[in-house]
Amino acid sequence: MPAKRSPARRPTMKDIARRAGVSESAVSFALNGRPGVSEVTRERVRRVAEQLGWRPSTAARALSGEGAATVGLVLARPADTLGVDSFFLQLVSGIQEVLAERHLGLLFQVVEDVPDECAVYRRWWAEHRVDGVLVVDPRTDDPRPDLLDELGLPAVVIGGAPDERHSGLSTVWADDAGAMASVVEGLYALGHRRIVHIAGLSGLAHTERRIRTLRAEARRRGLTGVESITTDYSDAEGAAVTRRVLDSAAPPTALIYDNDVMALAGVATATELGFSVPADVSVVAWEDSALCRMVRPWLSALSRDTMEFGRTAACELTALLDGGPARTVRVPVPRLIERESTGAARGA
Amino acid sequence: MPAKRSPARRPTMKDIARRAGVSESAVSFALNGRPGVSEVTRERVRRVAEQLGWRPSTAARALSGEGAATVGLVLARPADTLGVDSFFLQLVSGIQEVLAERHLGLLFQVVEDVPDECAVYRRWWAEHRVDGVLVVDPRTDDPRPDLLDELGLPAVVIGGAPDERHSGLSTVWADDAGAMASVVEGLYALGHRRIVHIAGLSGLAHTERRIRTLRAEARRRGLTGVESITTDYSDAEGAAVTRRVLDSAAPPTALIYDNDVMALAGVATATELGFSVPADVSVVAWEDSALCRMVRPWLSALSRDTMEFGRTAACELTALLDGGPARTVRVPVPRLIERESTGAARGA
DNA sequence: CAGCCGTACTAAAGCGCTTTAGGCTGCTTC
DNA sequence: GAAGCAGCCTAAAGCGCTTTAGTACGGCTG
Repeated sequence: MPAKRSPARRPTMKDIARRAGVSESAVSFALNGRPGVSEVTRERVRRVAEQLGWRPSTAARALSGEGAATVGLVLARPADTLGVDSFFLQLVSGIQEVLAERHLGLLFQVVEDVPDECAVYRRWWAEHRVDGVLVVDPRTDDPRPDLLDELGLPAVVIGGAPDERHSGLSTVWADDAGAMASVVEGLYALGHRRIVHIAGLSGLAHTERRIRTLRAEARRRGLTGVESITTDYSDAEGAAVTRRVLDSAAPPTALIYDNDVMALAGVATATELGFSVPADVSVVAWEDSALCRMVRPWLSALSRDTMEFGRTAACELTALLDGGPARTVRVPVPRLIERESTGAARGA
Repeated sequence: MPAKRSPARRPTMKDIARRAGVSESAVSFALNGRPGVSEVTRERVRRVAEQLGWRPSTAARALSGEGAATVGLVLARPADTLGVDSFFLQLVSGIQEVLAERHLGLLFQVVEDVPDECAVYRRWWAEHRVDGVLVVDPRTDDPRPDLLDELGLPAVVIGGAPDERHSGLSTVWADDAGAMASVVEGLYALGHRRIVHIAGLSGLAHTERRIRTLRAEARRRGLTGVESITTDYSDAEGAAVTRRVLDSAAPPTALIYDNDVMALAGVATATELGFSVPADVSVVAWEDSALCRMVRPWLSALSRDTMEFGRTAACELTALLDGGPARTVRVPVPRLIERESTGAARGA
């Protein structure tokens, strides 16, 4: 029962060749579906390989120009910020699903900031480690697309804006603008006129898109008590900002939070301050998760299929690796799930 | 501004050799700190390499027997279970910190179950992809240690019990038993006699350890209204079990939840049923996170430094890769942070 | 001054795979 | 009946690195 210490050598193509009585090249042809071997030989080689439990060495493959069979994903977030965030694991989970199918590995790294992230790309590229990368949290004035383009590393930007300037980059994006517009429309219909958007990290492309759209929608309707305030996504800042805006002379009647964590913290804070949700103030969370059904009132939230988002991104990347053209694909607009935290504005 | 399509060839040792006017082997010696070159040559080679931006190709390195400079981590959880869980990203974050220092990559994969996980290990091993792995969520009767031992793949088990049977495996573990004992002791001191433990996944080593300890502590004190109920860690099951136990004739006065998500769901459920926390029922969460301070009452929780846990594990693995002996190291016992959700038992 | 040794370096093989350039059959074609 | 041509297969080079074996040279010894 205690396992024996067997050195357990991995079989190589040479072993297969010997056992099958053919040359190594024949084995290579056979196993890769290339012409140059008869069907019966091919089958025999396949059987031997199978029986020996052979798997190609990625190192050797990579070295002979086939690529590393690996894609990279780096997360640039200060370590403590990535605590309670369902988004990433879900996304990764979706990504994996399609990568696993193709036997592609996922090299994962978390770093502090974007410059570090760029350094990682350079290193991965120089070390031949990855065939392509998935870029998350695109920013306004992002240096990463230029870098990846320069390195010739295929990439798909997740959540970016459509980008025609970079030939090797695909983009998978959600229509934040449309979602924001529909949320504002809904709140407006409920009588809300003073709306505060507790946004995420300033500089993130989607944050800025949401802010711009909110502003535009407000202007279009002649609303003046509308603003966006950026945060670091943490519950602490979410609570602090909530406290601040509710403490003002003319507090907002609706709050839009850029993630579920802040929304939760916001509701708790509002309640503490004596505001009743949704009677005094409506709350909507941008990002749905179990959290939203874990407090009363249940949070109305913008929901989207994050795993599917990941799957789509991974598909685009594999397409790129197969030599396909860069594309821009839009995933469905997040839908607003109305639960208990939104209601008519007081006095409307 | 639109990036130019430069093929951007990676420099190789041959390039360095040419520029420095020495042989490739000299370059190798110089760059790897091996004897056989003079100091001045070594320095010259280093400068040329630097200036060319050279980085060793991991593929080539791996092929010539140096290992893949990569460690693996696979997460065996049904995709939807890993939603709201701060634990993993934190752990990974800590792991990365020490891996990055040594320029080791982290190959990451999420799969459905343990058999799939084993298949991944076999594949990684056969494909020469990783030099070692980190194993999480050890189980009772776990097939993984035997497998890894057989493959000769260095590994550290995170959260396992000490294990002397496997020579290549290190273990990093937290003293769940001690923590459980202290929690029970605290609750007992507050007058609690009927305690229910809403546990995590049955079959996980630490789940079983906690359950065993709880039972032992109860017996020692002659308590009869004490039990553990296993769940899938989800808020849904947490809520369901809470509802069930509180609905009984003699409901418990204290609840111990194996994660923060279930604890939160539990508090919400209890409140809904008309139980006041902590007046009617005390709640403690096993695993502290921002969540615990996001609802009122704030949750008392067992807190530990998860990033540090990850760091420790990664250190052990690098030690193993350096040829060190397998070890068993214990991380600090989780500390109970008393917040608002625990109090004296009613009538005590 | 032959013989020896240590230092600084080079040549070449090998890791496991892909791929190009042949080689050898046996068949058609004029 | 010789040239041409498939079809099937092998030999060998090459990917970028490490490592072993070997060479050249200067200085030491006896």
